[in-house]
Amino acid sequence: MDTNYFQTLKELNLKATPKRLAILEIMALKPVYVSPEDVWQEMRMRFKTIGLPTVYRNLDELASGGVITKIINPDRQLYYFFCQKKHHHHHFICVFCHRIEELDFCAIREMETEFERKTGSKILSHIIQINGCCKKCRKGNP
Amino acid sequence: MDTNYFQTLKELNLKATPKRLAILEIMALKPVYVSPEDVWQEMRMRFKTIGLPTVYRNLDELASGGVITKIINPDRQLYYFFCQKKHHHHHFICVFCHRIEELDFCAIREMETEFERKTGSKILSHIIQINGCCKKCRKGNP
DNA sequence: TTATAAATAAAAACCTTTTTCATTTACGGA
DNA sequence: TCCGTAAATGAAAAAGGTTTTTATTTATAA
Repeated sequence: MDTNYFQTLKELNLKATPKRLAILEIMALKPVYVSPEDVWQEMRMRFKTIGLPTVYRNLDELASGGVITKIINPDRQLYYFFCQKKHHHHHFICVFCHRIEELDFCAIREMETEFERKTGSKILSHIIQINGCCKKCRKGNP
Repeated sequence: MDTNYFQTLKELNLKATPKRLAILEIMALKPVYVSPEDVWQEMRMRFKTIGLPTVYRNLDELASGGVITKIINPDRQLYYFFCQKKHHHHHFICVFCHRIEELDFCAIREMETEFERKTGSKILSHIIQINGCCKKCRKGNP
């Protein structure tokens, strides 16, 4: 696992401030997805002044840079996760304890039963949604 | 397509108020996903008094009853769609024009390229996420 | 060491969604 | 058809999460 966060930030053209480095450290250690508020709580133990907007801004920048991943939760709030796997993969998220399991396989029905059998988890729902730009809208957009 | 919305509401144990019927009519005609605000705009043309909270409440009730579907949009706002297909399926959503295409197939990589080829759309991202309750959390939860 | 652009704190604003509560309405049973 | 009751609604306010603004501080390249 890469822990040279100074380098990571440089590559994103972000200044390596103590707070950014701390956010990366905190994120990298979590086996669960976290809200900006969660990160803020931890940051307040390390810094005597740290604003919630700073946490929001930094998490957003890190996600834009691909260092962390936004998590889609049915509650529609903002969550982030530091993925260990760098290749294409999907997630099982426990909406109770927020733990994430990074999945290696990618089919669906099969995936679900196989996954439940292997892990003892109960799948409540899944989201498969393709986001894009339709033919009509392609004139002038991505 | 079933248009007996009075019956639909009865089956959900909801009173068939003019406003509920109107919301169903509006939703059923839309080939796009809509926000509560969108629905409210249309409702205001039909009723001289109609509150936004009423629209929120009714959309939520209809979604709980499975008549309409909540749409997961990367912008994390609330959207709904009246699905024509009643069996298991997924969606392609255009985040520009909000049009939805209901998909018949369910694999992923293959699905994407096939879909782009057939429709001329450009896929920007996809979400595959399995939501559930992990082994640890199953003690006392669903 | 200094200049400069970027990052931050603090406060306020924003916007969507939900709650509260008094009033009105739908509708099953007289 | 009329009533009684639970459900639905409007209006206003509150809640809650997220973003913007602005003055100040900081990282870093020259």
